[in-house]
Amino acid sequence: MQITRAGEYAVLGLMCLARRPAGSVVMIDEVSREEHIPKSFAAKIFQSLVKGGLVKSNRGGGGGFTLLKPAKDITVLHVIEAIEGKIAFQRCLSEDEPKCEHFGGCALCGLFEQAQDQVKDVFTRTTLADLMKTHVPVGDSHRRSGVRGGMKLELKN
Amino acid sequence: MQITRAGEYAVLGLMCLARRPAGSVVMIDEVSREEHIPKSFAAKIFQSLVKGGLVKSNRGGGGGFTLLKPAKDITVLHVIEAIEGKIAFQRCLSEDEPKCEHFGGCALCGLFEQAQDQVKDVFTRTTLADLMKTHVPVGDSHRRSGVRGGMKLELKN
DNA sequence: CGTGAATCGGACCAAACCCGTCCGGTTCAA
DNA sequence: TTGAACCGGACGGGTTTGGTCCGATTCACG
Repeated sequence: MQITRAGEYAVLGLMCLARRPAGSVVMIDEVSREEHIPKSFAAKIFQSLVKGGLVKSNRGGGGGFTLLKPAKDITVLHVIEAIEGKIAFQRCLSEDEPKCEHFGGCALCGLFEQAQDQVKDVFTRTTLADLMKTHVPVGDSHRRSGVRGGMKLELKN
Repeated sequence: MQITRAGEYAVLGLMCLARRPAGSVVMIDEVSREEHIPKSFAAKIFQSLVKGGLVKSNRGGGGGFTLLKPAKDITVLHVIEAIEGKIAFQRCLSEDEPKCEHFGGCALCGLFEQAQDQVKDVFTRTTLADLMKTHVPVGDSHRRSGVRGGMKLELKN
């Protein structure tokens, strides 16, 4: 499981479609401008969304992308998995490496599983419609914190 | 925030110390063999743990590392932050880039914050002592799943 | 006091991954 | 037929990961 910029852009891109009347056809260029996503990158991301069954593409002149489901039926988890692939946390349970070679490794895996489940839960409970409801226009009620860098949470094979 | 292999090794390495009587001095070589961590890499990781105030190093002949606190007082979060640095999730609230340029970006950041808090919570509640209690010897009760890859959850500036 | 054991700490490196860009190809409307 | 728009894969620079290596330093012991 990953949440890279691509995953973030995917959510934003879909929200861009969701703001329009159901069934609207939106060009990638429009999404790009509206969400400040590099056009080529947005195009690539939307390809994955098509494969994931979240949007339909219409080629040719007057083409673009259309949401296939109402925003309230699209969970953030669904979007993210379309981009980043299935969540897979537990190295020690994978078939490639069936045994934990570490003392206490299984306990650690169990812990990571807990953390993973929490994250999945948050993302499963939240739909695009929810995100649009809580949208706060830029400029007000920014809770400031000293946070500087980005966030990263990673666990690879 | 990151949980890379280094972070995982750090937890395992500390558990290796924690299994011994309090105050024991353990060589990096011992940790390396016991937990199957490449020796040089383990050494590097333990340097960070020293800086983080979790272990003390004893140089010279008969040297090694000693836990500075009882296992029940060391949380997984503490270990991970010693290795990977402070958790920092919200790009849109950082001082470097104070404004969300994306429509609905703030809503997304709020969601990521929720996820982050959940993860932190799990890691804060769990101590090394907890991990050792739930330790299951290699070989039994492996819950198999189709999981193949590793887990990765990332969000960078 | 000298020597060897052991860590410290930083330089170094290959591979993987992220974040895009680019471009030729395809499909469709007009 | 022409041009708009997506398709999809190759490419590439920069960063991170996962280590390795080695000289410097520190200490116990004889």
